[in-house]
Amino acid sequence: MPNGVEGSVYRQADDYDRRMSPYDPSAFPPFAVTVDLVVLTVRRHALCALVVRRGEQPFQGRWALPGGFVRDDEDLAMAAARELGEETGLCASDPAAPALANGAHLEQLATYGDPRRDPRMRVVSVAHLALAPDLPAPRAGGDAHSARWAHVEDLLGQEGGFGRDGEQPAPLAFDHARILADGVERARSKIEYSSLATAFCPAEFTVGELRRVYEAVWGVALDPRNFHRKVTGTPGFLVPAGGTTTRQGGRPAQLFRAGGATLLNPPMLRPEV
Amino acid sequence: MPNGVEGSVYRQADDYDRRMSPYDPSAFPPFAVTVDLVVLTVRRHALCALVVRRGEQPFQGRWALPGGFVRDDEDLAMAAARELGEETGLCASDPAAPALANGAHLEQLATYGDPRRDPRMRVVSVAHLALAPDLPAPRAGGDAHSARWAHVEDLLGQEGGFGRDGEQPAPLAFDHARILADGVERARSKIEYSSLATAFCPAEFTVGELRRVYEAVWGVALDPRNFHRKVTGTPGFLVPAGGTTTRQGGRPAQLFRAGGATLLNPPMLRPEV
DNA sequence: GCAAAAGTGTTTAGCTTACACCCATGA
DNA sequence: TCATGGGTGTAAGCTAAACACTTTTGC
Repeated sequence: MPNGVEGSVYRQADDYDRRMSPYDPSAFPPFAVTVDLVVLTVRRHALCALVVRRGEQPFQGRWALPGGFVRDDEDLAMAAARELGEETGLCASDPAAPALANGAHLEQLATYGDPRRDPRMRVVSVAHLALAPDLPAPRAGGDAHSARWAHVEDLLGQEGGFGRDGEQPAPLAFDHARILADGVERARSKIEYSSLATAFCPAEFTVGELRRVYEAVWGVALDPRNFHRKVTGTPGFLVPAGGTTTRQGGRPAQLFRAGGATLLNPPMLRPEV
Repeated sequence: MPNGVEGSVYRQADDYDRRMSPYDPSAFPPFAVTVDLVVLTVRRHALCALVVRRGEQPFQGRWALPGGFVRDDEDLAMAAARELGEETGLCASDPAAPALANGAHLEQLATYGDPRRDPRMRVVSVAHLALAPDLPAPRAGGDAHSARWAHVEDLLGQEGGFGRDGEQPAPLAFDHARILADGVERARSKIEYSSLATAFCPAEFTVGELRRVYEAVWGVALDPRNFHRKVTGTPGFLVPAGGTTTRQGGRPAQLFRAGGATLLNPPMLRPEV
């Protein structure tokens, strides 16, 4: 194959050669790399995200997504798992695997690197998406700090609902509204074809509880009969846990755990909006 | 809502406060940020990726994905579009939009930041995925440099086919095999539910040519009759371009352009392997 | 008993699949 | 004429949507 010879000069050598110096800080632009977290949960039939209040300029007093710098010796997934543990108490059993304790889920979302996204310096943020069951309160029992679960529709100022509880929410700091919107869209589309919705549920849950997760994330009403047939008819999706519960009222419902199947085929179809 | 008070101390202040200093290089670990490109095309019924030969240590002489440093004043998408233009001559009409000239496609793929992925220093690479029609040759007409289209199955050393043309390919440099595998999987899954496969085709193409793209990307054979009905029956997916061609032999085939519809619903089902 | 939620059965419509068959061109 | 790929028709089987209906609890 005529692909040039060993000693040829590469067009991109200008770029790659800079990588060659063992460590020459003047040879490349200095970046700070952070991880930001979109932590979603379902509380009382509403999709909520974890936000923290900023104590410093810029955007002082505004809500932001939790996050922090990537440390010198850690991988991006490790940094995200560490931040998640610090904020929620969810412990990462294996920082490399997507599964966390409590059946929670953590995955990389996207990276945001606009030169002006942080007015102070060049910051590239690797956003991650975490899905968690309904946790009692942000960092409950630990030291108090200004973190809360906020309704996603309030934070994004869309979908009709804003001004809940009489509070008119200010826009999120930095480009965090965009990041949150991307994370919500990722979650909404991914529960269509995967078993990810179970990450919003406790270890044992009923079919109705799982259906209410879908309804909260998608903001639609689903037919309980067809939903039941769909999820119980997909092999490996749900496995019976043995007991029943009446915590939702009505007739006792079977308890299930998430099965081993992670891909849902054929997918659960999201109704047209 | 009891969300703490204005002057409270935040648990993550330790992380966020460092962002507050206007520019203090000692306050955060120094990173280099690069973009690496997975550029895919379909040539002679095979999925191919663009690779360049490394001229320096480490991995000297090995093939790698094209890429380079993000400059101080450019966005991640701009950097990726610039690198793509330098490598292929595909000009980005709008660096922010995913669509490029020639109907090519560029999107962010994922970010790779293992502390030991580059032995010289801490490099975080924001990988991008580009899909392009069959280009004549890498940077043809420009200055010669060691770049080529390689069969994806050879680069990944899987799927049975290796040793093509008598050449036993060495593994890609760095973690680029992993990045390439992720990009290929993204492309394979995304053409299921989007019109992205048209990015592999020239501006005007026949239904059979589009089908051969699917067959090359998925590595399967599709029923020509059902495929034809599927793509021509989806409103907005294909629009007739007016003429016909016999460049594939046989009966003249209608020419189409990519329609405005970007989402394919219901999706094109990938056959079981 | 009544409300509420869990489940089951049934019908209809749409879609995929598999494959028989015809069409239009180049050699 | 024949090979080649383009394009249409059709019947079987699966799935989802819609909804009537029964079951089992708490109050």
